[in-house]
Amino acid sequence: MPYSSEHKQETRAKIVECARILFNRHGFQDVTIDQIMREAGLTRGGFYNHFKSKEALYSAAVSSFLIGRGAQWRQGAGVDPQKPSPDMSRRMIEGYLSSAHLGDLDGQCPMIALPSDVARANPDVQASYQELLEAMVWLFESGAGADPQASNANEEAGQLARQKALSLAALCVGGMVLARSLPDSTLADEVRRAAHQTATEMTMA
Amino acid sequence: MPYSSEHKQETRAKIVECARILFNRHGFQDVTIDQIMREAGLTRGGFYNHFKSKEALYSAAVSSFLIGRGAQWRQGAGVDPQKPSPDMSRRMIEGYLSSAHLGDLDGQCPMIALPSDVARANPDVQASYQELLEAMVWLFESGAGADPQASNANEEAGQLARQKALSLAALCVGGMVLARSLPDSTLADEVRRAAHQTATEMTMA
DNA sequence: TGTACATCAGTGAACGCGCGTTCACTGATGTAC
DNA sequence: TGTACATCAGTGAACGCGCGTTCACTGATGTAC
Repeated sequence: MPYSSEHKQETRAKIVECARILFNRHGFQDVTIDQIMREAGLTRGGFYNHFKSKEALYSAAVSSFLIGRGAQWRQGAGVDPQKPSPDMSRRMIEGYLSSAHLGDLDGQCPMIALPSDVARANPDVQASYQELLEAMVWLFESGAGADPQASNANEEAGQLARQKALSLAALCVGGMVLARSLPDSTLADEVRRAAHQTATEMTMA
Repeated sequence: MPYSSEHKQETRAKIVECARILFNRHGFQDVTIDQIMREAGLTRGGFYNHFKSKEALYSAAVSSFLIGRGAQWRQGAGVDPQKPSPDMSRRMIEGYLSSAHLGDLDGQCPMIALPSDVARANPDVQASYQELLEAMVWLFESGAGADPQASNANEEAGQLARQKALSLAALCVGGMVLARSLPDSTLADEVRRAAHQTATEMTMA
């Protein structure tokens, strides 16, 4: 076996990371394999040693956010999934609907950057997108003090917590998606701040 | 002047309408000018008699929703912008976050179908998108009993109504955008229903 | 009224370009002896 | 230890195809006389 056994994995990871950034910034279709490979310090031809197709990379890039850039981000925001607490949801909202996140085209959450691309992509890509949403909803549900697993306990309270968690996710993603698409940056920021305010209030109630 | 003076306008309108439907269903980049023109009963070459470029048509197609399909839709949902009432917001939410709207790929609101495409499109397209959002927000604001124009009256109440209106828009669009991108249709519908429930509750408070 | 004319919406072939994918080849590296 | 070998990650040229756009042309229709 020429090349160390990790060598290929590392190259693959580098490709995925570059792809995630470029897709986030420009969308799936406007990024070429050539660009991605060049960004990773490689050449076009090698791509198919690592991925079956461009869409396979797309799925990997969306998935990678959860344990890569997204984990970094959670840490920076003080969100620790190991220690669910009411504060956790608030910190999540604080960071997700922040001005910094709105400006971070490279590092942003793919749920914001790519929704309509994903809606028309193949099921693998959509599955990766769903992973991200489920992680976010899990976090909000846990933060509300409900144990997402234990449907045995207080059934009704659990339903309510879940409805709230799903709505918070919709509010977070929706607020940011809208803000991204508006040319009037004052209005965009107004939308972001309104969603932020309302989401925060929802965690209080 | 050969051809009646309305003839060209009618042709143009037909192109825009076909484009709106096709863009809604497949996104901007996956629809070709050839497809659109064929759908409109014309041939490729004539396109540039009507539009400067494909993107110019994109902008027109997004705009057209407001007074075209969207107006029909509002009427069907019993939303009458001429008569603002608390009920109006609830009807809007009822229809927007409905199962029918989630299934209506052709007729859906472009804010749901095209957000990430628009975020990377030219400013004209974004301006068209913003028009749609502003109309929705205006409706929610009016529905809340606040007059969006009169900032002279109760300033604080106006701010609150506006925050709520913007958040409702984020919740409506966000809920539908997420639902669209999830491969698990049970989860998708759960997100839609949660957003629906929460949005309705917000109009009560 | 009917006919010649001018206009311009619409046609369809062609152009150019870019991109996903393929493929024959290279050369760096681990292994066998 | 050092050398020949096998593997396979990476290279870069080429292929094919599709699409936005252009352009010379057609022919339907309104107008002038």
